[in-house]
Amino acid sequence: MDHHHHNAHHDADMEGAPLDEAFTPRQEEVLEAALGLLVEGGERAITTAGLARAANCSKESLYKWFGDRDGVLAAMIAYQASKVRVAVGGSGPQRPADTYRADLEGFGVDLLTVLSGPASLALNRLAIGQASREGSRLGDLLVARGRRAVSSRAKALLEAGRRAGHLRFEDTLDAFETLYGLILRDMHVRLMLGEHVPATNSDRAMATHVARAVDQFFRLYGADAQS
Amino acid sequence: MDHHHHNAHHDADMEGAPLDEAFTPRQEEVLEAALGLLVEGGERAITTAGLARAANCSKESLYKWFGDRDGVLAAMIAYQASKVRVAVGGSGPQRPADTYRADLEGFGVDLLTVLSGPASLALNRLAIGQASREGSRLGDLLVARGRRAVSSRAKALLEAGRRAGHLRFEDTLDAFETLYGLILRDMHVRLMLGEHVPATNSDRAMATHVARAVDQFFRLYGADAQS
DNA sequence: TCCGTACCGTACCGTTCGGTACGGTGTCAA
DNA sequence: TTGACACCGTACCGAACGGTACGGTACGGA
Repeated sequence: MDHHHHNAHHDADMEGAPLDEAFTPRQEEVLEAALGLLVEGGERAITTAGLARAANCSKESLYKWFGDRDGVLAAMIAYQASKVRVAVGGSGPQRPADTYRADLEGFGVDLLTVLSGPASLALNRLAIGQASREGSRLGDLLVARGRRAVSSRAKALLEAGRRAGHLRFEDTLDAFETLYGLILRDMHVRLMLGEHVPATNSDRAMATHVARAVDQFFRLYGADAQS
Repeated sequence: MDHHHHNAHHDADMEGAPLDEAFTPRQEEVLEAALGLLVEGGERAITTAGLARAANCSKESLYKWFGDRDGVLAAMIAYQASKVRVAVGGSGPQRPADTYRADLEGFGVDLLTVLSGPASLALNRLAIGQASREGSRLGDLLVARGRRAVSSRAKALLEAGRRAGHLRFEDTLDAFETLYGLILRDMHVRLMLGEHVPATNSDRAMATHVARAVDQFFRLYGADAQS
């Protein structure tokens, strides 16, 4: 194995350290084209020749930049995650009850908006399709890049609510996952299966659904909840 | 298009009527072999030549029975669903509160057990991977065959609980989806991504998790819940 | 015995795709 | 002007796969 030492992707070790791996503008153009192909055609639509044609680049450059086809897929996930890089802002240190509730609902709507977006769905489909293959890493990559960001932002939000006296819980992660389940239910899987999910059609529908979910969450974890 | 009128799969219309499509024992053997290939190798492992070799049958028979490769995939989903055919038993008409709670927990453990099983995960991965491709139907098929069965059983259980005075809710489907979300959270997606989910490792872990989820469900929909 | 049916195993074909090689072009620096 | 560099476009190769055709075998009924 020659190990070209191209820009550094899909190395065998890859520790927990994110190791930003910035892409050049040209590479980002190519990855954008790849995302376009993926969204409308699925994984099979990403062929090296097809991507080179769609991005007006040469196959040789693809292999120089990303190593091989799997490297392209991994780079797509890393790139998309780098775009979504949500501002994990502390959102001010103390919010009254009603605006805090609005913060939670805003998080929920953001979550629903991102996860029902075509790019997110396509990348999740890609990672899931590759998950069966041994040693694919794409799933880990997606979880590490995508979910952890959401999780950390949500957990910060929840702990702020607890400090402010709006919420009561022991395990932050557990509370977050409950909120996640109340909001998403099985919508994510159904969306990935191609089903039509009414609650994700319009902003209005999403807002009302999230409001109900947050309402349930407060009945379970609100400061005035029994037990 | 000659339209061989083989055993009747993946026709263009396919109404709501299930239309059982029984398979011959030989065909079931082949589908079982295909499931084995799928579980350990993903979709790419199901090649016509490979399946013929693994099942000791000829490619010609595959095409006679299932039409083409996509027909094999659809048949696999239909076959697996026909195996899981859960007994949607009424479970007796009136259960005291504690045993009814046990019924709910039993349902939850069954749900978790099925969805975390390798065959279910592999088929869901398959359907999701095919969902991007236009006109794939596999997602619809999986939803129709799998989810609807679970959904109808659960809704019957919930309505029995309401009739018995254990639960209070307006929309049965909504209550069911809430229960679903409380139990599964995002475990299904994470499992499909290949992640390690502790709550699905042992029967003990599943039982305790489901017990907590059902507890939360009763706090939201129990007869003694406020509002 | 003969024939039809169902099936297996193998060989074969056309296409697609991943990956490599090569010639040609623009650019920047010496 | 020269050369190094990065890149594009095209051509090419080998392998794998979907799908078809064909010869051979077991069986069951006339």
